[in-house]
Amino acid sequence: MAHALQLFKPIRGKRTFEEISSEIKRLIFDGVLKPGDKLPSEIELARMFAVGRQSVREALRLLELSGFLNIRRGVKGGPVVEDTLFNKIGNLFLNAFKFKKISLEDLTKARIEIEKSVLLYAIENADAEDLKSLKDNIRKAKSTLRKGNPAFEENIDFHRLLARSSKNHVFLLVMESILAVLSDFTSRVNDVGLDRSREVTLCHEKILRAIQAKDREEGTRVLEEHLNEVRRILVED
Amino acid sequence: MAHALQLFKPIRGKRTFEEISSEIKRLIFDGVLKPGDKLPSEIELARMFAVGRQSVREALRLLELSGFLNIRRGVKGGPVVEDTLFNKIGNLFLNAFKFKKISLEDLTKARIEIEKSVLLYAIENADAEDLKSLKDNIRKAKSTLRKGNPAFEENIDFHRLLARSSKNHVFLLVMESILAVLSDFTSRVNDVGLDRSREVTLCHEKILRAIQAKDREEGTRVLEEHLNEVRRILVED
DNA sequence: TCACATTTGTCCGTATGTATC
DNA sequence: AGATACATACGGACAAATGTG
Repeated sequence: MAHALQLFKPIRGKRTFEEISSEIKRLIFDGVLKPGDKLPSEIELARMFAVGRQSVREALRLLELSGFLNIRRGVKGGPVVEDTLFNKIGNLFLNAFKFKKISLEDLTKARIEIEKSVLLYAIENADAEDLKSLKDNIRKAKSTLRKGNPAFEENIDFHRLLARSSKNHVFLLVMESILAVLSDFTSRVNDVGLDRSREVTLCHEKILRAIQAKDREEGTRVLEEHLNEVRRILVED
Repeated sequence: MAHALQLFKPIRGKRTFEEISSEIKRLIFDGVLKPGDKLPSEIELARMFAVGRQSVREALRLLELSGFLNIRRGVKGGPVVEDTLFNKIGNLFLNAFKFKKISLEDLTKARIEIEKSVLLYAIENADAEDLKSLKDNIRKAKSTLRKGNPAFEENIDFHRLLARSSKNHVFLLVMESILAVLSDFTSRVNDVGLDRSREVTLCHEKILRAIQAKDREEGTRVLEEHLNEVRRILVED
């Protein structure tokens, strides 16, 4: 019987701004509005929906935070359809972490398991372009290191590229969320770490070689060792 | 050099409602405000922050959508700190799916890999209470089936309980997101499916037995078979 | 460089809906 | 049933930002 409940109308009537938000979202889902498209100004939207400007603004807030559009101020500004969904999900994930809903222990453990799967998919599906991106990443990291700076951004980006190589958007999304937390970490503890960044980069290089050689065993071994090392570093701080 | 950028102030001055939102969020992170606590009314908040009510309202919109509080209307109503983070992340994940950012193919493939890890952790960490919940779930599903109804809700809930048994909140969160999509699916195609729900319930029973016996091989085998079956069913529709 | 137009950002006053006592 | 306290919503006004000529 429970599943039949879905047939009835929602008991609690939606608020005005929620209806406006849903309506605009529907247009985006249906492809009527596409990334890059500019929406009418708040005043015009209010006229079109026959509501006050406040309701329109609150609807836009929801869509903005959900990752469907950006809002620019000034002339030629206004709401623009823009896809930042993965980014926003990463933000919420980071919130959950800060809210103590997720421990560093849980994060790193789950990461090891998930990233092993990602690696296997990457070995299977990475194309020439992916390999080039990964190689470029390592080259840039080494260049940064030679200048005497830790290559934190490049190190994090390596895992993003790895997820992209898996050709699976769920993996990419989960990885994006995990990296949002790690970025937050490294952005705060940014002294010391040159040596560690160097070690990390070397590990990444080994992983890349395993992908090129399609060596699952070696790849998994190095990755697991690498992530356990990262885990130890993080827990120390 | 890139990492040093984080030291500077944000270039773009935050908007008023964003600052208010951050401030309240900070109080929640720091534990000053806890779930169940009631915040002052909009009017009072506006007075306290020395801003207009509209700014407060938009700040509350952000916090509401982010899963930090609920807002109740009427006397004795107002903003109440309430943790619905996982729920909201699931919603955004569902959005990403509807927005065609994620294919059913990607979802089911990733799910198989992730849930295999979840199962191994569950076998390791499930306590007596978890086993009881899982058993109850299957009993309830069977009861529903005997009444001639498909046990969709119970079937989905089984996987939630499985993730809970893993004792890892990241797994739980990822599972919650995946199930949000599946719930949306089954809520729309709710005719036919009694036989399938019966098969699914039997599979769940086998998985539970494998957990009780701590049999990793058998558990992984049944789970993989089960999820592949689910995948076939979903892709058919 | 400067003035102008457009659009978001913000505040205020007021009215209505809604839930609790 | 009526009073109360709150969110919800409308309209008008001005400030701030920003692209354009």
